[in-house]
Amino acid sequence: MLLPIIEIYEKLLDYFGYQNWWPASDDYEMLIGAILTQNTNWRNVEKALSFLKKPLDPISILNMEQSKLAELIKPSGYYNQKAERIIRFTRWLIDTFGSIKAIKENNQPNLRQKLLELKGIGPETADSMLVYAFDKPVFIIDAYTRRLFGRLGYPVPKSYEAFRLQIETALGEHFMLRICNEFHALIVKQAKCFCKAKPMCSGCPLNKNCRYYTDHQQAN
DNA sequence: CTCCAGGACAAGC
DNA sequence: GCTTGTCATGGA
Repeated sequence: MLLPIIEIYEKLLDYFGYQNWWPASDDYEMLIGAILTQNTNWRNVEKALSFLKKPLDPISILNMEQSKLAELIKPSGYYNQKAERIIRFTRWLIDTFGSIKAIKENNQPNLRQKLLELKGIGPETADSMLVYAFDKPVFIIDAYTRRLFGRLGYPVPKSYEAFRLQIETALGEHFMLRICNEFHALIVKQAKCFCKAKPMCSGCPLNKNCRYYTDHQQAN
């Protein structure tokens, strides 16, 4: 009945292939992108990033006026709070660890908890950072994930943590960085290709597992 | 015109 | 605990 979670992953992978996320040229750009994409279309994030001087580096961001940064990232929306969040996060990163490299090499304990203590970094942003910049295994929950699993018939807890633990537990031996990394990217890819607004998405590799899929020829 | 997009937070209950 | 208002641009 319910498709085992790892089979969802396999079907998506077979159909779409490896996504090789995150779309950024280095770790710091990834971290900034994670904040910029909060409730925002990725196209707008790309536009915002294009106005920032690359390669992005923490020091030059910290040397910038917040109002100046806000102006540059305007296309991403919520630009005032995002500028504040980017600067606050970067300040914390440099003051606490010195560099991103230092975090990855020293295997910081409770990194997820520390990220969540920062104002402006919620569970999804923190988990994206952990998987795509800090190489820590976590199953990322987002709006697409909720919608997809809901349509596949799974219970979808409203609590982020409950949902995350449910999936991580169900993944069992498959719960590892590689899978977390690729799975989330595949879910986003699937959502962009098939699940815009309509429940019935012909061509989707998960179509026959979808609650809204009705095919009388196939029904037993 | 309305609605949504790879959320987070604070206030109110 | 859960629900609602707020933040904001750009494309469909």
